[in-house]
Amino acid sequence: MMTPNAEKLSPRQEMLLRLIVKEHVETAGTVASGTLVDHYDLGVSPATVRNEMAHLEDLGYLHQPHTSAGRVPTDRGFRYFVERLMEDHALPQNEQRTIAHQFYQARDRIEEWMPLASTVLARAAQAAAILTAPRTSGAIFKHLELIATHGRAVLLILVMEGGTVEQQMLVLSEPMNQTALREAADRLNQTCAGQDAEQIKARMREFPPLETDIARLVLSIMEDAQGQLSDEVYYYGLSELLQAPEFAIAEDASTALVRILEERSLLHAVLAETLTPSVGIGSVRVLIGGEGRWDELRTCSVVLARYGIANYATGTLGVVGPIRMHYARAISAVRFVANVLGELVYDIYQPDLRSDLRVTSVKQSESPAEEV
Amino acid sequence: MMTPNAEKLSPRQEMLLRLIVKEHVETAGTVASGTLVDHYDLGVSPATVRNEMAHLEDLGYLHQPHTSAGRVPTDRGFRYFVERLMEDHALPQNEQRTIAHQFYQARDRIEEWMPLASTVLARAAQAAAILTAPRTSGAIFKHLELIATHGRAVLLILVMEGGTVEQQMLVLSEPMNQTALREAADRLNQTCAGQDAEQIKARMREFPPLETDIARLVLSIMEDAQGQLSDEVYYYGLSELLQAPEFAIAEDASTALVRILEERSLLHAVLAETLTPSVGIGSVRVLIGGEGRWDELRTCSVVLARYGIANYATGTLGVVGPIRMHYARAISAVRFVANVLGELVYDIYQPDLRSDLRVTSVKQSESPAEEV
DNA sequence: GTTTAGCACTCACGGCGCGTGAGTGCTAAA
DNA sequence: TTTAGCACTCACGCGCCGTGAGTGCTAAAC
Repeated sequence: MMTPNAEKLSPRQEMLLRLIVKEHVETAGTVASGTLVDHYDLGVSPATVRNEMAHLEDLGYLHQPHTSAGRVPTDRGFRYFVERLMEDHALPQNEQRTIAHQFYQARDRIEEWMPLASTVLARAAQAAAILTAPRTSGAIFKHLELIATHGRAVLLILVMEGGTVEQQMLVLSEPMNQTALREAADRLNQTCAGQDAEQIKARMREFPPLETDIARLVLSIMEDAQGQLSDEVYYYGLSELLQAPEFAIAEDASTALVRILEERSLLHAVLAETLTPSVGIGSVRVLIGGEGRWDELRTCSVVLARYGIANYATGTLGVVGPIRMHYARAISAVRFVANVLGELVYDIYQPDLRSDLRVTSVKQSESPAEEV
Repeated sequence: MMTPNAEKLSPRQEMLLRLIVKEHVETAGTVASGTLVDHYDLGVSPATVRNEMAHLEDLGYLHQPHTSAGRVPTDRGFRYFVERLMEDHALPQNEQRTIAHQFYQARDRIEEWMPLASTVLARAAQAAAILTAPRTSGAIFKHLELIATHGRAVLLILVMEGGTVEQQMLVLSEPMNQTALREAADRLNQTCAGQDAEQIKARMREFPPLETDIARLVLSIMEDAQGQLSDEVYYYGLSELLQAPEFAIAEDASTALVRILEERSLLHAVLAETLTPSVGIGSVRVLIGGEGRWDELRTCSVVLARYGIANYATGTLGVVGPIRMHYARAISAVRFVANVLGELVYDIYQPDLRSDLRVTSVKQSESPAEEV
């Protein structure tokens, strides 16, 4: 049953596996030998197909729910498919144009980028979309605003170079009025503008009086903001997914899926997959059935990619769907949206970058999907 | 079948309706005359109960799925229950304390208020929570920041009095470098600080050179920000809901629900319910089965409230659940969280308010649920 | 007039059996 | 190595039916 990965399939076995995956993705049911010869005239008889199927089952690529039923790809079968058999189909031109156009229209309204990306991605991949906002890896101070609220409580708004905004409440050790706050903010604005956390720290060591409660909070916010992933995870597309028979019928699968999407810690952990070093911007990562590591994902597959400017400002996006997912479509959708978002992010950050830093985003239909 | 609302039920009919609703909410099934006498010793025989049930059915408060089945409350039955029969049970003390504590711990991290409120509300009401961030009705300019990105594109960050932040991209008619942008921003900061849209417009008429592309955009953002509801709708708690039998089994009901939560335009329309004049802050509104006006909500009920400071800074929050919802719990949860959020909002906005403007938030177990 | 015991009637539900046919594995011949 | 032929398996759908929960009605009791 379980043989080493090294096992190489014959061309005919590969073709069969490919067709079985295709059929199964379309019908959501088991695939019979007869159905295959009917649909694809293979030049061989059902009996031959059956023999090969039996072999593929021995190798662990197929599974038979019960005797006298057709075959279904296993997780491993899907993985083989994604790694080696999937034809690399780019998103249809008109779909690409539509998406590009939607983002073009929303280009000025930054707050719409994430919601738009989530709906677009969900529709294009026909699965649930998940994504995080882009984050800069080195936060640079731009402007601080302090707003008196009541008593010793102050609302602190910190604008980073590139436009990231962080808000936090701050309780001072002693009350200050709005004028005093204004002065304190201006003092920091003058000394810190254009500096990163390290430089600000150095300057605080030079002039100890700078090191106020407020300055310390600013520093801690800047350091937090350098974390690799944004906290807020957007998702959309459950309605796309609940159409799928495996979720409508087996309600435990759908419950599992909803929990995945709503349980932020789990989502975070999954998204963090894209942070492991092997993955550069543009390459797409595919997790099938949790890959043995994620129990909650046993019935799902996840397609993930990073977007943005490598080592500078990046976010993660991806889709979650049933294992029986249209991987080619999902992967190309993820890649395409990652590129579009990457362009948008690039447009915001460009002035901060020397031109050689620019990472030209990966073109559609370039690198094959990268596997974990 | 359909008799005017004026119909007044006898005390015994009311008691029966109340018990039937109670049973049905607990069991999710039909309620039989025998079950009632067993559970609640009513001092009468099942036959009497049956007679009353038949009468209540004639009046449209109960429904019988088929002959020889028990009764189930109709939408109208639930409505009568919510309006007149529901005992006003406040959230248990320890639950109140837990929630208050969670908000206390997150009081400084404004960005966590909405996510926290959504999870807390979903858990307390055992239904899906929906909410919008608070919005000020009169936006007052505080600070403008302009960040050069590339070419003629500029990132504009506008901070309002009270701490609302709006971001938008702006494409200038002619390029400006960061220094020029800085100057333009400072000019506006000096002239506009502390003013609302009307005052800024007046000033622009006095000094026409003030009326730049940037100033116009700032104005339009401020005017947009005065809309009654925030665009972003948070929701959480599908996983709570999918436990309920009517959603697990009848998958169309669950699909409908997911669509409601994901379809932002619909959600918006529902939330806008709270904007109609009859509802003040603190009062809770209950929509049962769409009330004939919302087809998509035919299988759901919604409990809504506004929170914040009336006529000044308010948001909406509520829960969505099956019609067979625990209304008392849902209503008290909505009211309690609305109050807690109201306090937080108040703490931010206090300095802008004269003390007589303060709306003391409604205490738990005060006003009965208000009906639409 | 109201309540209730008694009784006939209804009908959803679950279990059972079974025919059907889709699909397989095996064997032996091409 | 392929394939025709065939026996075998077994999920699925269907109809049947007993069961019992629950009702409506009627007539007697309060």
